[in-house]
Amino acid sequence: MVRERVEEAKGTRERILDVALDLFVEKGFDKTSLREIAAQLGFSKAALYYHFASKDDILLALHHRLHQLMFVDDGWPLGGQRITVGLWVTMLDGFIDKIPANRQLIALHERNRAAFEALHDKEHERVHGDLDEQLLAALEDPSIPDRQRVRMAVAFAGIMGGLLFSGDSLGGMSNEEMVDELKRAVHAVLEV
Amino acid sequence: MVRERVEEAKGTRERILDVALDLFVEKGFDKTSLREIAAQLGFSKAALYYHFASKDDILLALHHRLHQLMFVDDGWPLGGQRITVGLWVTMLDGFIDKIPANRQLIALHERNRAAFEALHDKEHERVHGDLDEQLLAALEDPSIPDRQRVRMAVAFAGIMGGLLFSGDSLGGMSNEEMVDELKRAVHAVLEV
DNA sequence: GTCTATATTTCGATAGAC
DNA sequence: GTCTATCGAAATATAGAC
Repeated sequence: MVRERVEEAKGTRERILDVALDLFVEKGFDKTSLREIAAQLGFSKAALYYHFASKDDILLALHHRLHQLMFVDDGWPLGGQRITVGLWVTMLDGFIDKIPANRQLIALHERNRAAFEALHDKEHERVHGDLDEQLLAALEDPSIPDRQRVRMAVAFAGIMGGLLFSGDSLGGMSNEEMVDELKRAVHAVLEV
Repeated sequence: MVRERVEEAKGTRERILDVALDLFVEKGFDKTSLREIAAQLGFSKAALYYHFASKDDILLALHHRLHQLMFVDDGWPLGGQRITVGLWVTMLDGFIDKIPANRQLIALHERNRAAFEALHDKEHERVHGDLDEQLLAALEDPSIPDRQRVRMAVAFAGIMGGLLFSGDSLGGMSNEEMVDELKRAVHAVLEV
């Protein structure tokens, strides 16, 4: 049936993305070759081009995963709504809940910022709003005092980047404790 | 005189590093070619090899700059001293003071984490202790409660990463205000 | 959908003159 | 210290068979 073929293709596509995600995090986007991705999947490099038009396209798809993670549900991207500190906290709390299941994706972004931005420059018509770009736009709202905007930036960067450190050294903590403490930290920064 | 030749060489070396720093931040380490660096300096690619043994060597020198920035003065790297939250705050406060004059260097690290780590893997004998590695070691001290270590990680990541956002959108703030507010945020996270 | 083989390009690095 | 010229390696991407 057509249905089966479609799902099989989709499955392979997702498998490629999973492998690419692991390698991009471990070695970095630029130092990971398509040959390596293909080898780990058990087929040849050329086969990747049946599923993705280019290497950038693979990163773009992973970008999309992260984008979905941040901007779906949770009331984002705030269709026209003006940002407030309260909304910011709500958004970050929602995001923190998703962290344990999506560490790799966040690590990808943290460790390959330059590659993501180059992608954005090149394919600006497809990447309509980069992650950082949308958050920056929210932080540019002049109706919020500068000092509060600094706090909002620190809070966001703290949970994104703090994860890289905590991943290895805090294995003793459960996900629930981690999530809970990240929220407390965010609330402390934003004085809620 | 020999003195003059030496200083001239040193000056060129530093100029190369300055240009490389700008390009590595803007385009990313991997997507910046030696040809571009040389072109911007007004001489040929091969000339770079008189001053640096390899492209990695240039990044290594910039790594050294960052290393100096973080671990000189300020009582680091804590020769054997056990880390405490109080010491952590002191260290971060000292670091925050240096931020305005060294934004590019921090941005380099934030935007090219993967490249830095690859460097570390390859030249482990020369990069005796990577930035993140030393900080991670401090955060692994089991005598500090897990929750407090999360806070310490968030505080550090917050000031490193928050800078990337604040750079563009908070041009209205003076460096003094920025430094002051970053310190307040750090203190809030660490409940000092 | 996956393969082999190859085209094309770009880059890091070296050799040797000046 | 800087140049021109070139090497060699690796990577992305394509062509065409199966």
